[in-house]
Amino acid sequence: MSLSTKYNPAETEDKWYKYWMDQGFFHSEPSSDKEAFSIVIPPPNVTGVLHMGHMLNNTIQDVLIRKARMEGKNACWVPGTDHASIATEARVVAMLREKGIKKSSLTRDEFLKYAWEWKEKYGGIILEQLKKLGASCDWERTHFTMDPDYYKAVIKVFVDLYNKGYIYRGLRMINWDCEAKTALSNEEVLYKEEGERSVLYSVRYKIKEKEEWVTIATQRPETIMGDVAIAVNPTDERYKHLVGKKVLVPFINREIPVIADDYVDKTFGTGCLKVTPAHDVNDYEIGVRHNLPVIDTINEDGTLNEKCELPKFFGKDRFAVRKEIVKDLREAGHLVKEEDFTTRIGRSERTNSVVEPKLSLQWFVKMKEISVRAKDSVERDEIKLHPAKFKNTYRHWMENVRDWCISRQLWWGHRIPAWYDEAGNVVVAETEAEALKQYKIQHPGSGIQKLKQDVDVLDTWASSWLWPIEVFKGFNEKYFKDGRIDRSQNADLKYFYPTDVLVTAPEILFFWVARMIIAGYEYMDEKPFNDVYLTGVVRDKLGRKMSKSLGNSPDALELIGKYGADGVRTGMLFSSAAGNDLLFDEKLCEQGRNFANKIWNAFRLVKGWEVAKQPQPEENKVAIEWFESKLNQSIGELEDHFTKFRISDALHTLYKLVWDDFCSWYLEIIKPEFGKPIDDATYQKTISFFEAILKLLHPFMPFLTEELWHELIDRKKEDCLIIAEWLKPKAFNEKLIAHCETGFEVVTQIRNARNSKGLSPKESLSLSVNGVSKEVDQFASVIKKLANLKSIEAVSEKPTNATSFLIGTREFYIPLEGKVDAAKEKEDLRKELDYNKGFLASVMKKLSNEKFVSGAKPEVVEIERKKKADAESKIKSLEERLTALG
RNA sequence: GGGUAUUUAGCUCAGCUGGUUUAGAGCACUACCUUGACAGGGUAGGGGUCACAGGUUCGAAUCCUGUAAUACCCACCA
Repeated sequence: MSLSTKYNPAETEDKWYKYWMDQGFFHSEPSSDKEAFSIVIPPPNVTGVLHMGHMLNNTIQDVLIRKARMEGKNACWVPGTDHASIATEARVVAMLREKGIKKSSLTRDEFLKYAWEWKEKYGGIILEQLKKLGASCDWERTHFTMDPDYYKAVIKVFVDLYNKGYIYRGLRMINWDCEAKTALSNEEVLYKEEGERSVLYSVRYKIKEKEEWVTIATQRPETIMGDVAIAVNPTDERYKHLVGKKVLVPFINREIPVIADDYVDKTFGTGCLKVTPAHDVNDYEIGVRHNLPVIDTINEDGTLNEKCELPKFFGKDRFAVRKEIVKDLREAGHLVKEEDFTTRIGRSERTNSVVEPKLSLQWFVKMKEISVRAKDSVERDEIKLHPAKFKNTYRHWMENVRDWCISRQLWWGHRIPAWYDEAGNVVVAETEAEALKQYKIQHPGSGIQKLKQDVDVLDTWASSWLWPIEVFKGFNEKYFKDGRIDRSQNADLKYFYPTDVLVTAPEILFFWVARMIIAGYEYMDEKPFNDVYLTGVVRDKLGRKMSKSLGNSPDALELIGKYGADGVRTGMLFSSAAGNDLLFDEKLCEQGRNFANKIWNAFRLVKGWEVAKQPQPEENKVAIEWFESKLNQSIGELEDHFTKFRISDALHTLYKLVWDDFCSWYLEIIKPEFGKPIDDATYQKTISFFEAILKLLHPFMPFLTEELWHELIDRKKEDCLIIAEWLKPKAFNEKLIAHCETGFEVVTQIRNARNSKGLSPKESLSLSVNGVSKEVDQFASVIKKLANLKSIEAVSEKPTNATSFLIGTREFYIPLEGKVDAAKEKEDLRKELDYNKGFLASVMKKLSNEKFVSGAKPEVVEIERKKKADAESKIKSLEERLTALG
């Protein structure tokens, strides 16, 4: 057969993916005879496209799921997508804007119709891209967080938490766009990096009780009519005497107290802060701490209202008022100082107007009580984080957990199931009819027939935190009763929950992972997963985060086209220890592709041999015995890496096994002379080694390995590698491996000698050893073949006219009549001598230290003594050889 | 500002409970080789006072303290 010298991924990838799908290898149903192994995918944004982060993340999941499948487990990887309210809504809004349609000109229903159209059009793209990567997801179980059932589940949970008393309404500062008259999410507020120029005004307020003034600094003098206190730092000696006194607000002369609060920075401005809870987030929090009233002086459109008490400002824009009031303050002698100042001002992404902090009623989840078990389970390692360093981060967050604001001022998402009457009385219920029913019970005789539903939607995480439960339909009314899920009737949940591993990015440890754990304990009475593998962030090679605006994110599908899915997968895993950022460089993919090609060519070599019934050469027997041991040693290492989720290390182990041990040593030993056949016994063994390697590599490189699995020997097509049996580590001969390594070292030294003497590998040499060496004896045939030797003989006399090397304490000589450069030889020997003398000195330093000899463990001292003896004997031998050279 | 990490070869990183030759790998680099699997290859080689300063110890890349840089998360300056 004639095979290309290069592996061509394009020919195999689609073919095998389709075949695996057709055979239903990815699908799994609960079964009684198999152990379950399940993973739920971190659902990517429904309208997203595959980026490098997804590639890394999903490759790791696929490696884990494929290995489990081969281990005979019932492997279930549930895929799906997230509605991602903010991101998706922003994209739909942008799309409409391009068409010249403003969101504000649409009704909610009209907007949602566009959004759903958008979702239908782009929603499946990312999942199709995952298939190109080789992801072996159970596609029959694909979910979307706004599927009808999922939607219902989210609503049910809201109602349930409300009824349990975990959900409440509270005031919160939101970002308000006065021009668009709409709330903005944090993501829609932009800050100029260099800040904006502004003026810091120092304004004095009169103390009521005496003829003394207190001066505060503010950027927003137009808000002073909303002041409810003056705050100073409790440790500030300058103002201690004023705490508890009353101060008069300029112009309106309202009395406000002077209070002490740690928040105040003594060194900023005058050290006095005016407290305006309605118009500043921090002031609001101070207000809460000190039980201060809230005076909201600004309307939705940014004009001042009657609460500011000064009729000349009613209905005037806040910036116009600022100008006027500065003038008034100056004239009245209140303005002490004006200075230029650079500050961060938030502007609306939509209108570029200055964002106004505005208090509004939002929905919150009380976190303290509901998160206790989630905190403890990670603390006690019931859920293990990999790498474990994230435990600290997790603990810190859970101990300082804040209540979770779950309402968002958007339309795309799960609409909050709260219903209001005209007076603002609220009922929470799954449906309007149910809400009305409850309302009538709570307000008998009101006669009201129509309630208005809350306009906001829920935070995206308030739906995705149910993901590991709801992908198995846990919140269906059949199982979800009285605030708990009874899984005894739900076969999927009973079998697949808790899932085995969650693979995700550390930046969403709190947003998502922690909350899934909370939901798991609250609704399933059990953790949602056993292990959490936190990947790193994929960055470019300069260490910058990959982003669209920087344009430094390579096109994932292009990469797959260029290097093959297997090449990209292994390339990414080569340098991605858990929790470490991955500095992505296309070179990694190149390395992955080269690896695939190396395996392909090893296959070409083996496949090209003619096989004959003939005696098995001695070196082949040795090679087989050695590789068998090496293989089993590697399987053991591999297993160890997997149990510790060191996926990158696992790949390195295989890379070495294949490239160095199998290709560079094993195949080179058994390779028959050109044109000659290989003996049957060796060939059969080689095929079985190759099969073992393909199995071990399959989770990492599914396409190439499946292809070769079928090419290597004739087998039925349905007899696929993807479902072949995984290898268990077996005992191996450690001594043999060590001895063989010594043999390889002899080969290396001979090659080295050839290199430095300029001898062709084709020129046959002789080797002399002083004394008998078991290792050399055992591997004589191997050494002869690999180093191209005529003979190996034991001698007692040191040969002259020879170059020499030392392995352990044994001397080797290669007689080279007339080719020895004595000066060069001496120089080399001297270098080695220096090294060994230095080494001996370092050992002696330890051994001559009495405290070491008496203090260290006996084994350690023994090792040092052995080192000393070895070094001494080496030095002796080197010196002798130097003398011999004259 | 609070928290959590990181700092080892030109680059990316291993080095797990302190001792296992005077610190390893991959990539990059250098020299040589190459018509019989693979130049996307082979053989060999050079390259590091383990960020800095102290301390603990018979012994520190490894443990402790401090300093300096960097990254991420949280909170954000009137």
